[in-house]
Parts: sequence; structure tokens; C-alpha cells
Amino acid sequence: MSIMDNFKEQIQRVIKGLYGLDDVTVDFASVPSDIEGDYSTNVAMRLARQVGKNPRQIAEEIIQALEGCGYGLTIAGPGFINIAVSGKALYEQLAENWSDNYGNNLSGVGKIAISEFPSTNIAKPYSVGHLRPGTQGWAAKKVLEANGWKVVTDNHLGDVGTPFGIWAVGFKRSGLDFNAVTVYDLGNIYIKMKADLKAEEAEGKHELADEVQDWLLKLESRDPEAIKLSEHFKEISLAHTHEVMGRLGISTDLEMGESCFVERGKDAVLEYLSKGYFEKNEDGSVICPLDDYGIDVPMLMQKSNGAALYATTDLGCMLYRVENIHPDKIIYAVGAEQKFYFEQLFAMAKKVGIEVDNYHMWFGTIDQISPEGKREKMSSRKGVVLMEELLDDAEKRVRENFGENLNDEDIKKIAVGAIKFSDFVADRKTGILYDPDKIFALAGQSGPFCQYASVRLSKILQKNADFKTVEFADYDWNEEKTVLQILLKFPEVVAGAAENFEMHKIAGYAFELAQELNRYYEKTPISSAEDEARSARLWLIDKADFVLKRALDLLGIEVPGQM
RNA sequence: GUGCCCGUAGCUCAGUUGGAUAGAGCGUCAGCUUGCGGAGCUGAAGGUCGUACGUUCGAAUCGUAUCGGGCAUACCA
Repeated sequence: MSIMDNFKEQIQRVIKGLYGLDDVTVDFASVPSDIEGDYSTNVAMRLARQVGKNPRQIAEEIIQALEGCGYGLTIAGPGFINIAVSGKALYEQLAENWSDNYGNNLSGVGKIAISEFPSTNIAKPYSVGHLRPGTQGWAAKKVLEANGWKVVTDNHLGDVGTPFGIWAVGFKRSGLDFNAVTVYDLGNIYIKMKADLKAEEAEGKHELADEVQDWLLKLESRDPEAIKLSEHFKEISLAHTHEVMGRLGISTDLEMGESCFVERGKDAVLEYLSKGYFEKNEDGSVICPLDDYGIDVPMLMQKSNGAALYATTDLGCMLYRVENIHPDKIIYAVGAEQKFYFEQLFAMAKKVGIEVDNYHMWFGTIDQISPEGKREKMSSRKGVVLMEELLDDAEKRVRENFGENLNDEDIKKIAVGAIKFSDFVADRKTGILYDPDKIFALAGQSGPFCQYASVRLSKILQKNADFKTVEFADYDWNEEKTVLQILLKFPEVVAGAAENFEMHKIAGYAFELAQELNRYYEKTPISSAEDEARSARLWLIDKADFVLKRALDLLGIEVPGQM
């Protein structure tokens, strides 16, 4: 039990004795830097109404009752009780709690989660639009694992439906060489075809649209040329997806695209139709009414022509997962635009009796500043930034700023660290402004800042590797109090982040720790300290290095060897 | 129309069972410089927390209203 847990119980006992109240919540917060004390609790103020006395008087009574508890207690402000803890007590607690798995916990042992990301579309280049699903989905996996879960990751590829027809027609018309066509060609073909189809529709014609449908039928009837094209497009895109994900340092265990679940989904629709969960409309479409779940828009489960759609494959996919992977939780890393869709999907799943905790881990849009100076959502119409361009640009900037003395591997780690950290620094629900100068920031609240602090720690440890540690039982740890307090918080941060996947709390923690360490070794000598202090401080640096690297690792950020 | 998200410093963002003088980073200004690695550190300026009421000893936080922005609202995904 930690010292603060212990103290919390003492306070609760005193409150029961004084006022006869059971199980009063007692929380501790840190104290503003210019006020005496290390931790504080507002319990006296919160009791004021119930007890009918003013907060300072209650604080007074509690402190008197705690006489001799061993902590320095003071009353401040409107009635805060501030607790001063010795640096040595903080050290003892950290030493006691320390292990090779410091920060991890076992709360999720025996549970299985599926993290679905980045769910890229076949035959479209990887754009920054899939940055957030990728980085957040990956971090969700890491965080759950730190909490003891087993996590299966799955790239739910968008590989079904009309787009194939569009590419087939567009490719035929483009005159491009079958063997030389790239994913970028396919991306351009798609954009051009969409525009052409729209123009054609405006003129009231449908020649091109018919041609697209013909290719879809050809594919369904296993026409050799259609199959050859389809497989080739898929091969090209997957190679591209793997390349980009590799550069981002993310990967998935499975790559089960929507096409895997068309049959399973359609069968399920029939089954639930016969069981009365779903209803058939006159036009042949199938819906799932959700009024009982507070949603007045029914979910469309099958098109009027009998074809599958997103809801159909997602249903099939969920059933497949429940039957084969037995997850307790499924996390969908998909943007905020689809919140309503997922509410429907989860309600539908409940209605038909699928038992799994579905979680839509949504995030805000990526915005950009328009030529007119307005902030707006980035869209393909206005020009999407490709992930590879973003990575190339980041690496170029890192190379320019750090000179040529870094190897390629380290440059890549810094570039990816900068990009990822900028995604995690704000709450995922907040929209991100695509501002290259901010994303590639190498100073301040940034990935490279944290990486740099970690590199410095490692260097200090390396330089003192041959130092023979001496006994430091009498060291006072006064200069290390703040660092110790931050290190002691780490397990809570890891546990807290798993609850609602609030990765910005981990990023904030990593930054706070890195900044405090910079301050610490700015003013506190380590290598040149006398033996006892030197031993103690090296012990602390070693622990801090471990925690900082671990925090960054949860975000999928690696620390380079040099900076 | 209805539902959801958002509005905090010049800019980008933190800030929950309601608590101390509302915090960071960037930018600006002023310092530290032969260091255990200065891509760092110290300090300053910068805020009626969209607005108005309400609840409370106490509101950025809770409630009501209102203004402004974004997203969604069954045959796309």
C-alpha cells in the first residue's frame, strides 16, 4: 500500500470518529508550486455542508485528531489540508513499488480485446486521413497490454463494392501499363472517374456508370480479366499499405477486409429477419428498427437490390470475431463522423443478442487552413496530403535540423516521434489542425523534446557505467522530490489511460516528466556529486529513464540512440 | 428541424466526483553559455474561460437560455 493510501485511511478513520461519516472520499492533488506541502486534500471543504461547520474549522479538527501521524500538516486557503512528505519517504515508496514491469498492472488479465485500425481503403494511397486511426488504434493496443489484456489487432480493409468497377473502367481508359501501375495512379484514376461520373450524371447520361456496373457483374461472375485486375489492384495497395505502416511503426495481426464478411453478414440478416429482429420493406430492403434503444432512425441492413452494405459486413465481422476470437471488448478506431453509425451498430448488436463490449474510439477531424484563412476539414476535394509525403517531409526537416551526424534509423525515429506526439498531445476528440510547423516541431511540447530528454538520461547512465555504487540509505532526496512524485504517478496514468483511451494524458505525462528532468539535471550535479548522492541520483536517473521510455512506448514512439 | 461535439492567452491546446492567484507549448521581450549533451533552463508581458441568468461558502467545470462553428441525420464507407 502506498503511503498516501495509508494516510487516506487514517483521515477516513478520523472523520468517522469526529462526525460519524463512513467511506468519505479522500483524494489527493498536487500543490501549487509556491505553497508549502507536497500533496493536498479538499476533504474538509467537501464536508462543510454535511457537517454544518466552516471548512477551516473542520480542517483544524481533522489535523488535531491526526496529531502524531508523522506527516507535516498545514491548513491553507479556504480549507485545504496540505501534507508535506519527506523526499526519503517518496524514495522508499518508489523503491518498494519498483519492478521490471513498473507501471503495468494485471487488471485485464484473462480478457481479450480486438483493436481495429487503420482500416484503409484498397487502391487508395494512404493519406493523413488514416494517421489518427493508425496511431490511436496502435496506442490502444499498447495501453491495454500494459493493463494485462491480450489484444488482437485487425486492419478492417475497405475492399468491397463499387470502387472496383470504377478502377477497372478508369484503368482501361487510362492506357496505363498493367505491370507498372502504382497505387498513386489508382488514386488519381479514382478521383478523375468520380468527377467524370458526376459530370455524366449532370448531363443525364449513364454510359460510364453502366460500364462500371458491367465490371462489377464481371467480377461477381468470376470473369478471368476482372479477377486478374481485382487481385492486382489489391496486391499493389497492400504492398503500399504495409510500406507506410512499417514507416509509422505499426502493424496488425489480421487483415480481414469487408469482403471476408459479405456472406456471413447476409446469412445473419436472413436469420435475424426470420427471428423478427429485422423487418423487410416493400422495396426489398431490410432494416433493423431501433426505437427501443432510443434511436428513431432504423438501421439499413441490406439494400433493396439485395446487396450488402457497411452494416451487413460489420455485422458479419462482429459475429465472426465473437465466435472465433471471443473478445470481451472490440475497439473501433474510426473518426467522429461515424458516431451515429456506430451507435446504431452497437444498438443493433445488443438487440440481436451479441454479447461484447463495443467501443467506438472516435477522434476529431484533421483540419487545414484554407487559402481564405478559414479553418476547415481536410478533404480529397481540397487536396489530401499523402502519408508518405508527410513522412518524407518530416525526415527531411529532422535531417536539416540535426545535421548529418545521425544515422537514418534515428532520423526516422525522430520524424515519426514528432508526427505521433502531435497527434497525442491533445485530447483525441479535439480536431487537429494540419500545420506542418507544429507537427514537425522539434522543441517545446513535442515528441523530439521527450526523446531528447531520454537520450540525455541514457548518456548520463552510460558515462557512469563503471561507477561503483555505494550505500545511499542516509541520502535525504530533497532535490529529487518532484521527480519522485512524478515517477510515483505513472501506474495511475497507465491505468487511467486504459479506461477511456485518453492518450493525451500519457503524452502530457511524458512531457511533464521530460521537462522536470531537464530542470533537475540543469541544477543538480550527478557525476560530480559525492559518492552517496551520486549513487542515489544515478539510481533515480535509471528509473526515470525507464519510465520515460515506457510512456513513449505506449504511444508507439521509440527513442533514438543519438540526437 | 432533431441529435452529438466544440467555443479558455495573438496561435495550438490542457484543465471532472465544483476548490487555492485558470495552466502548458509556440510566438514576443529580458536573462543563463568553455555543459553529467543549451534542441535546454530561468524570468516577464499576454485571459471579464463566447454571452446572460441561475444553483453554491465557492463555477471554465453543474442547470436554463442565447450567439457562433463543426459533424451526423437508412440504400457511401
